[in-house]
Amino acid sequence: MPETKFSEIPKAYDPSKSEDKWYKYWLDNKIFHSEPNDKPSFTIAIPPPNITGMLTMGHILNNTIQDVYTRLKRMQGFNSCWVPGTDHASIATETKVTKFLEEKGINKYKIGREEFIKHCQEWRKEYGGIIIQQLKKLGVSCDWNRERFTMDDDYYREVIKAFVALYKEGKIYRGYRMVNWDPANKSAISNEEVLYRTVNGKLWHFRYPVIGTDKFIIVATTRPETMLGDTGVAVNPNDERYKDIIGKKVKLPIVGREIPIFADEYVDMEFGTGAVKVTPAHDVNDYELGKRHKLEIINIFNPDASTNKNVPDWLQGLDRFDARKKVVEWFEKNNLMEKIEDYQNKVGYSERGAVPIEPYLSEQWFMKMEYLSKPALDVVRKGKVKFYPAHWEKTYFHWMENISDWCISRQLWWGHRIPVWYHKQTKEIYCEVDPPKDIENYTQDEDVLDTWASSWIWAHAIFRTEKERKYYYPTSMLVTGPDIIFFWVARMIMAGMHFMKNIPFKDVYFTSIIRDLQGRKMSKSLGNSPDPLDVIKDYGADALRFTVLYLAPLGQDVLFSTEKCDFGRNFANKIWNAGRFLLMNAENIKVNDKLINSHIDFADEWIISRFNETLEEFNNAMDSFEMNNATKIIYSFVWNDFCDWYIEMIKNRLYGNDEEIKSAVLTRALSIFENMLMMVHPFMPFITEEIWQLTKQRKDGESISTSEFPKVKKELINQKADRDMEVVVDIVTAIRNIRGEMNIPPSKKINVLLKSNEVGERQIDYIKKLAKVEELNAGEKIAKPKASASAVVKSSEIYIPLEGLIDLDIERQRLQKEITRLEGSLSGIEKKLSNEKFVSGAPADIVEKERTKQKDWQENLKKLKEILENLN
RNA sequence: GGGCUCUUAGCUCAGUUGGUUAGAGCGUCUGCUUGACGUGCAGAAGGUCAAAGGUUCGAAUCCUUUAGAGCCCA
Repeated sequence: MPETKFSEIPKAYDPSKSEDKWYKYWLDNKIFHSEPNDKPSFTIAIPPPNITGMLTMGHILNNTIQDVYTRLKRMQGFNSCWVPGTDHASIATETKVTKFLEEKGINKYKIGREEFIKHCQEWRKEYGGIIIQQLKKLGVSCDWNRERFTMDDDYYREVIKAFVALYKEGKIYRGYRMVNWDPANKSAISNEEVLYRTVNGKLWHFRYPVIGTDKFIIVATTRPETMLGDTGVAVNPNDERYKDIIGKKVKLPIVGREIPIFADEYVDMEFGTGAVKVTPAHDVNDYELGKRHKLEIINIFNPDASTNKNVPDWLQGLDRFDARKKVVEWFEKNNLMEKIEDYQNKVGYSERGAVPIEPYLSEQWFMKMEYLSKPALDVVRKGKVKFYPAHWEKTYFHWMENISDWCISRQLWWGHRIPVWYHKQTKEIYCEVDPPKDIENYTQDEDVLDTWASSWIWAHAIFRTEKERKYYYPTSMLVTGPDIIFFWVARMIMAGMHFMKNIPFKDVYFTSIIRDLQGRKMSKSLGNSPDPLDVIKDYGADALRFTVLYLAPLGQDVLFSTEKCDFGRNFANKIWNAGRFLLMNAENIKVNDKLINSHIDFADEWIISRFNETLEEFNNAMDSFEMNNATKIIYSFVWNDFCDWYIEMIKNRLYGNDEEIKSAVLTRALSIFENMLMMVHPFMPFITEEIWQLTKQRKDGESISTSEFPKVKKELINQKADRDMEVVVDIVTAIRNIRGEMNIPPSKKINVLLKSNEVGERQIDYIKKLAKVEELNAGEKIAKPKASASAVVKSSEIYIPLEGLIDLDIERQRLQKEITRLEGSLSGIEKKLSNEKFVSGAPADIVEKERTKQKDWQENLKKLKEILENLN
């Protein structure tokens, strides 16, 4: 036993005194470090946070889950390896750095590529490690020697290798296509980076004069400014309204261009006026229409979405929204505005740029996806990769089955530069991992890769040697949010299947989204997101971890508020005080391992039995990734079984006179307690380490983190002890109930008569202690006393003689209430049993169970009625 | 428009393949300086399981429809 005195252990657990101390201890002793060995591996690759990131509640949930499994498996004899790292987050970082520089009056394009990248690297140095440092406060057991960054030299090379390989296989191509354009970053983005928002806009109806007639054709648009690039007007061939003008031309207002009216089935006759202005350069559908009908393609925007030289002079160089205003004004002034309607539509926004995206034609690099998706679909279909909750498979299948080519080039500077060089004279393309030897004759492609085209190889590229990849890959589980199922999860599976010929992970756990109490997403702008570090400071990391997991059922959103951490804090304190109680006793009572199985009674057998049952339930919950279920299992064992009942029960013997019994009881209690601590440890690492270190003299470097997790011993699950205990619990509860309802304070000792054939000597001792009974006479032939409060539980009758003290009316009410309740239950069961179909249709054991129940209740009811009768 | 998820106590949520009297925490009420813990102990009140219909001996659980909430895709 260590030298800690009871007087030195504070009444309340203080996380601030434990957390940093033990984290340092774990690091100093390399508890989290892993090297390949003979043990089975358990590997997790962290979803690398962006270097722009700060710790959020989402990270808390996500990383706690990873830590719980990493720690649990480590204790269960696996070689746990959790690889941490960060993502360079190409567009996210570039956006931030650009903004940061702008605030200092520095323009990205003025300083140029090289200089800008230097600033990015500075940024990375300054902010890249913040979230990692923050994560450590949470207690995560990552192998910090393995920390990776997606732009580390060797990782960079892996990314480029992957590109070159695919290029050589003909799976990566360059093309002039309409892409989603982010005017803020002046770069293409992928379909997945477009977020659609419902906005309240207008539908403008323009009159276009039809040449050779005095008629107008009316077209409706949500984007008036694009009319400057119109090169046609389309109608449905079956539309009677327009039959006579198909083939005629329209004189495009403002511009004066003559453009054709043509027919295409694509046009929806019901929508608007049934006539559609066609702008092939600035709308995906119009582009297709334009291609089909060989329309001219006129680009009217610069890369920043300002109007270019292809529009009339007086409209040039305007922002698209200013151009819109001027166009609308012109139409109104020239009496060509038919009407303006309110209109709700979905507008695509750039995820990072936070501005509406522009469909834009440009030269980009694409990856062919269909052939990559097939094996990746297969492994999920066949259950080699499993999703939790499974319903996300449907989303995954749907996307993968309808996958389109991936635009992987970005007109950005921060990222993996595309390994393609163009020969200055011959224009010949050179694509290799290393630049051409005569580099002076080449110019390199300016673009960098989509950030996800680097993180998609994360699961294997974090391991540097063949030996390591063989040992750690495939990783065991991936814990991430469903919001990046397309961005990352799907692409990792594709990359794994293609480059490693094997799945990247076996189980994918999709976490919940953390929301505030009103169900809103946590966000900075709403100010509803607590800073996890503040919560850790106020409640402790263990409390936060336990609370978040308790609140987070698999696959459902979590409504979180800081105050909810009271739950975890109180639980930590409960464990603390249970430990304090045992340690306090250990100051006066000798702990003797030889006595661990001596002087066992049913209460000991019961708690050991309960522990093994609990452990089994716990294992099942963890195996099926039901962590919030696991926390509930732990909680009720610790609080209800161990603290409320077991500790209260051993006090009898602990405060007795027999030193050997005292030793045996305390030794056993400590041993169960230690097992319990181990079960809690993956969830609450700090407090469990703190107490575990106090329960015995530990060796230097020893840790609960590396001690062996208890195994279920089925032979110790003891139904007899469970039943004996149940009798005690029921009788004690019944007596307490009477005390409560009769307002008998605990300080007032009472006597109890127990008419029963099922209570033994040991049980009576416990009942007396727990229900604060002075004298307890038990037996089958107990005579009912006159004025008493009574209850019937199981087959026992309880009488508390309280002549002159009890209010007979209250007692009558109490009994009547119980009788009414029982009668209600009985009538239900009788209806069931008198139903011929139930008796013949239901399985025999169910019917038998109902019969037994009926018999017991009938007996109890009879007894209660007699008691009530006697009172009157 | 298509898909997914959800609706159980005042609040937040559990409730395996249909089978005890539908559970827990918080909150509420009552009592308690009980030799670990008031961040605690004991007791109590509180639910027509969103609505309707169906399958079944039996439905919170399975099916259909409706209403409401949220998310994803087009």
